[in-house]
Formats: sequence, C-alpha cells, structure tokens
Amino acid sequence: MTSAAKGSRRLRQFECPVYGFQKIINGKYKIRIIRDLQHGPRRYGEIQHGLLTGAEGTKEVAPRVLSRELKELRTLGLIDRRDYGEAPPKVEYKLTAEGESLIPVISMMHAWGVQHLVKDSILNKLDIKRE
Amino acid sequence: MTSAAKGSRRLRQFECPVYGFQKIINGKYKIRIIRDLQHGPRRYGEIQHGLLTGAEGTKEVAPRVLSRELKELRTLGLIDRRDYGEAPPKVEYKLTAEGESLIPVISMMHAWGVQHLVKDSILNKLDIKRE
DNA sequence: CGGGATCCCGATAGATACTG
DNA sequence: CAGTATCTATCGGGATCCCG
Repeated sequence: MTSAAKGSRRLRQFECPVYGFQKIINGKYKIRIIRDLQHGPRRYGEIQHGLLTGAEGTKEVAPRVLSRELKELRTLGLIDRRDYGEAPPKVEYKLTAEGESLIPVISMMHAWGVQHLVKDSILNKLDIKRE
Repeated sequence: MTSAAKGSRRLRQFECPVYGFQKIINGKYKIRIIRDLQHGPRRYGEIQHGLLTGAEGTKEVAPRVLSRELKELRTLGLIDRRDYGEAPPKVEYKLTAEGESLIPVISMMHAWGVQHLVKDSILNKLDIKRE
C-alpha cells in the first residue's frame, strides 16, 4: 500500500462521502485548525492563541478541547504531531498529504462564507447601496 | 435591499467565514438535505426516506430531528417551504437562491469525500494494486 | 509549555406515541 | 402525510486545577 493510502486507513470508513465529510470536520475548531496549518507547522500554543471561541468575550480555547480536536485530527490522519522532547516542551503540528488536499475545499468554504456569512462585509454594503 | 440580501439577513451574523460555515452546516443531515434538493423540490416524506442515519442499522431519521433541521435551514434562508394546504397534507421544500449557491461547495466536499472517505471505492482498490 | 483529570452543563439525536 | 409532544441517553464545549 502506498504511504498516502496507509495514512488514510482511518479515513476510509464511510458509506456516504457527504456524511463522512460532515463527520470529519465536526468539532468547533477542526476546519480552522487545518486552515491555520496551511502555511507550515505550528506549535500547540500558536494554534491555541490563533483560535478564538467566536463569542464576544474572545476567550481562548480550553486546553482540553483543543487537545481533543488535535487528537482526532491525528487519528484521522489529517495532521502529524512532532514532539521535540525538550524542556520546556515543544510540540509542532503539521498537515499530512491528506490534510493538505483538504485546503482547496476549505478555501471554497471560506470564499462562500465571505460572500454570505460575514456581517458588514464590503459586498454586503454594496448590496445595500444597490437597492 | 435586494431580495437576495433580504433572504440572507439571518445568515450574515458571523465574524469568521470559516467558523460560520461550520456552524450553518452543523447538524447531522443539513448538508445532505441541501444536496437532495439540488434537482428540484422534494416532499417531506421523500427527504425522510432518502436520508439514512448512516449507521449499520440504516434506520430512517426521527421526524422530530428532520423537522428541526428543516426549520433551521428555513431560518437561515437556505430553503423554502410550501404548504399545499390539502388533505392529506402535502408540503414541498426547495432551495432558495442562497441555498443553491451552496451546491458547488457541497459538490466539492462530495468529490473530496469520494476520493478520501468512502471505503472500497474504485480509487481505493487501484491504490492497493499499485503497491 | 503542552497537555491530562475532573466536573458541569446545554445542545442534540433518537425512540415512541399522538394528531389535524 | 407531515409533523408535534415527551422523555431519555449521549455528546461536545467550557472551566478549573494539576503535572512533568
């Protein structure tokens, strides 16, 4: 089996591709984590500080939650974890080939979101002026 | 305000487009419902019979669950509901313009899923033979 | 610094029964 | 046919404290 296929064993477990997709990105931060890793490896803390809860209080993600999301993404074979084994601890996460292949899809989701979901966007204002 | 903007009021409520996308498709059946409506209106029962729970038992969706998902999609302005007011009841659901604009994104998710998520796909077998 | 352990809570899915 | 009502089990997210 090729290495790509090897890493995707856990991924190939669904009957319906759309339902499967829904399942693997399920979790509040998974898509954003993958997106944050698109330009190279990031450390645990960097990911944490980059992710806000989305609420008004702009709090950071609870470590238990982030840790679980990262573990699930690893189990799915979408990201790799590298522990430098130093003191103080240093751990880096990066996308696998499978994870990288997800970037174009997420980019499309992002583009759609910019057009339809974000409040007070430029497009939104243009639309108002056009009426 | 144009009609498109009018229908999207409830949609434009997020700061982060990716997080927003994750939120609106949250729910076990939302993406599949939208996809099932891509070729025209469908009745409540048709949608229900087309959706399997995904588990081995291939059971149908509980009416309470489907009803809620449909209601949420309506609130988001992604689908429309038409009640024919007859006896026996007849209700049809169809995509709004906003909902239709989601189809290309879902198609991409579907394509990725076929390549990476579905077990025993043709691609999967080719990959095994290649080793 | 990068987590794990524990506790809590609201949300969500499902089963079942019922109705206009 | 197209839902609603009720109840229950489970899950996911968050808070807090702790550790090597």
